[in-house]
Amino acid sequence: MTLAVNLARSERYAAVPHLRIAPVPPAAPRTQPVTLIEILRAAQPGAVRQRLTRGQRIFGDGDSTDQVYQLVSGTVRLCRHTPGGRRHILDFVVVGELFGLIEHSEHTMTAEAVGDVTIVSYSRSRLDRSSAGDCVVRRRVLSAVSDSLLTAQQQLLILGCQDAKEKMASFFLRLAGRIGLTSGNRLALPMGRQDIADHLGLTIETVCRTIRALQRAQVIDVPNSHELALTDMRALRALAIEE
Amino acid sequence: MTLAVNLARSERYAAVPHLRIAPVPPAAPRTQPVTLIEILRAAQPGAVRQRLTRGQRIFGDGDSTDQVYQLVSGTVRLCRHTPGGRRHILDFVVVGELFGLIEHSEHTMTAEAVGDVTIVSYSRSRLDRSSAGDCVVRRRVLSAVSDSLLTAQQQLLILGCQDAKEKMASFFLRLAGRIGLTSGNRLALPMGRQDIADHLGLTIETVCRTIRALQRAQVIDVPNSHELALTDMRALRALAIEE
DNA sequence: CGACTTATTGATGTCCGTCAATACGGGTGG
DNA sequence: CCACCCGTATTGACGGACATCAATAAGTCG
Repeated sequence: MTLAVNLARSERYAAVPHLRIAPVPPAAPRTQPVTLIEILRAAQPGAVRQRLTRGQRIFGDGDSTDQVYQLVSGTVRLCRHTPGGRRHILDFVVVGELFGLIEHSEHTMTAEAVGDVTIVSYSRSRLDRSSAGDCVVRRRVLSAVSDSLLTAQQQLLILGCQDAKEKMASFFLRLAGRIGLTSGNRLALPMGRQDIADHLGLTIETVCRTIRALQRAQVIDVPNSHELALTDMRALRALAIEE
Repeated sequence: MTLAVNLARSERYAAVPHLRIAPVPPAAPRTQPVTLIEILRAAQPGAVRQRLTRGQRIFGDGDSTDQVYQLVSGTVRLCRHTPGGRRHILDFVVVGELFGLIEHSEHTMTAEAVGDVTIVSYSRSRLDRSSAGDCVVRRRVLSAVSDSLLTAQQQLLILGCQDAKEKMASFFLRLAGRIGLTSGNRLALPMGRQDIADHLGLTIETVCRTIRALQRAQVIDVPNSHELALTDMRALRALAIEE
């Protein structure tokens, strides 16, 4: 039984792409670009490719939303900061996903490279212009924003109802659903412990201790701090589902 | 200094309508309906008006999303339930707002009447059909969904970073921004304590105790359990802003 | 190799959850 | 109109999960 099968079993915990496009009806003729990314690529073949190093900011609070990005390599975090200096990580962006797509003139979040990162930027205004005579694009944008909304609502449930162990299990499973597992159910953790903590409303110490507890309970294994082995998927799912 | 002025000062805590339309550019000729609600009213004049009593369900998890609703009177809560029986209230809907608008074929939440409620239902498919030749409608839908996304992200910050007192202050201020205050900075609380608890990731006891603490600190006054007086707006704002 | 960041672990405190008892309030029926 | 009843709200006592503070270990990059 593969991981993909297992994850598919529990619809709520299956991969919920951040800003990726919902599956296209198979009937659709594929002569035309269909997903948002394909549309962007087709319309803006000379889009800017950019390399960023660990911690660099891609856009910030108040910046204009005239660019849409696709993550080519690495991982990006989407943060909100408070006047008092607290930070919350709304979500991580993994390879292949779009981000920075929003229907307001200014960003209300910050996007930063977690490690080294490659991105491609597309012009939002060009995307909108192309949509003037083309409602398909707008439909795709709507679909992408809608997916983000569902993701955010699922995360609300996690933050509001789950304890530390359950939060960590949910986080690992969602990440696995997005970036996949390698042999032996290995899961890469590109982000640091502090990032995980700020995403789940915990402290870095609690994240460490919870990982340790799951390890002792034989639910996961921790070969090194940036890699996990999801040893007992059944137990993980039980933790995550009992939200 | 009126409340409206005060609230407007702090952009993050100004009214963030749940599914209401962003302000329209003043230049737009008003001969045509402009907001989603106006569009719905114009296109579907004979829409069904419906009266519901306390606790009744409007739609539930898995129901088809073929209806869009506007709340005419009362308050509605939007919940997610977990297999283990926990409940999270994603948001409340207040008078005038749209709800049930989502870009997927099935609902992933439940909508229930908090007290007695009047709603108007519109056909989603008719809305979509009207949008086939009319990108304006799709733009409005996108705008509405986008606003919901921002609201959800703000709520993520609150759940992830704030303690009980701060959560309550944020909640009161947002509610005030949406339904308004009557004389003496009075705020109506249509929902029960348990609802507030399930919205903020607290228990009913903590909600009670926190209200009591804010009262003792002269920040609010509590004439009765379904009404508040926001005595010290400055203190409330300080609590909410220092997320 | 050495300085610095990140991760881990322990000791202690505290906020909030849990359990339990009481008060309130509003609706019903006598 | 009052008494009763049931759901909601409130308050207290207590415990536990997680935060905080602090020290050490393990990476990481120059």
